[in-house]
Amino acid sequence: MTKQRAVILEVIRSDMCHHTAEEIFALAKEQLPGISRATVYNNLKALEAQQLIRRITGDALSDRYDNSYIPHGHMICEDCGRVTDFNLPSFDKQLSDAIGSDFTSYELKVRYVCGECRSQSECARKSV
Amino acid sequence: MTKQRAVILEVIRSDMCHHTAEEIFALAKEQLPGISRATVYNNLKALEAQQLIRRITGDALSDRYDNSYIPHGHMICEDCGRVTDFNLPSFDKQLSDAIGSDFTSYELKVRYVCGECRSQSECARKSV
DNA sequence: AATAATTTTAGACTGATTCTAAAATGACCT
DNA sequence: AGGTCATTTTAGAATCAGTCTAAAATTATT
Repeated sequence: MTKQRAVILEVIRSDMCHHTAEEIFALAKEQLPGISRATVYNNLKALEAQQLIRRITGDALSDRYDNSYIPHGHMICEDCGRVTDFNLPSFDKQLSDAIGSDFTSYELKVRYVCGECRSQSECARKSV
Repeated sequence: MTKQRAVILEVIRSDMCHHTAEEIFALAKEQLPGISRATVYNNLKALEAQQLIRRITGDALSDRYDNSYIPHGHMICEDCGRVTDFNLPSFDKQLSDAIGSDFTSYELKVRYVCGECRSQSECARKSV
């Protein structure tokens, strides 16, 4: 575990946000000003291979990273873009029944409008 | 509805494959040799806005397009990359219960190994 | 310390998608 | 049928996320 990798993992674990590689790069840079973009990408890949983080692909331009490897749902607000985790009870069993075999992992994204955005018209774009 | 758009829609509807924009471009070109890549992208966007097709984003490099706008699950074989549709009974209700409000749409991708790939070691990469 | 293996770095490269500006088409009015 | 206006198409340039490369730095091994 190089110090670069440790910093990247710490950045991802430091809050519940689902950061993009670019954001992680910027945050890691605060601690290691010399860090390179390629290092961030390399380590994100390595960390996912070690099952320490999970990549979330989306309709947004860039992928995001989740600090948990365990599959779960993501609610994405169409107005402010914020990503929130959620879980469906006994979803794994339901899935394997439906597809007729075991599966490796899943990705579930639900687009909706969050409570905050429903109540107020303007909503600071925090995460898209 | 321009003839370009009609051809693009026809290409997407002509089979159950989930084509990439590049594939759609190539197929549309067979009918309209002069068609431009930008036209394909413009129309894919327009067709999705009209809810005639649905874009599927994935971990693969390029997005794919589904000839149905209605949300449903996609099973993606990790070996051969083929994408297959599937449905979960009463999933909509389950989802809105879990997230506590109505939603706009969802995307559900399950990574697994398809029967064909499980039984034979080699599997022609048909779709990735 | 000497060697080998791994990681990091900076910047070039790639590939998907978007943008741009000019030309073509189509819709509407008279 | 002709004239305007809006929309669409086209070709190619531009952008942007992510990958690759080769040299320098670090770490591990003898």
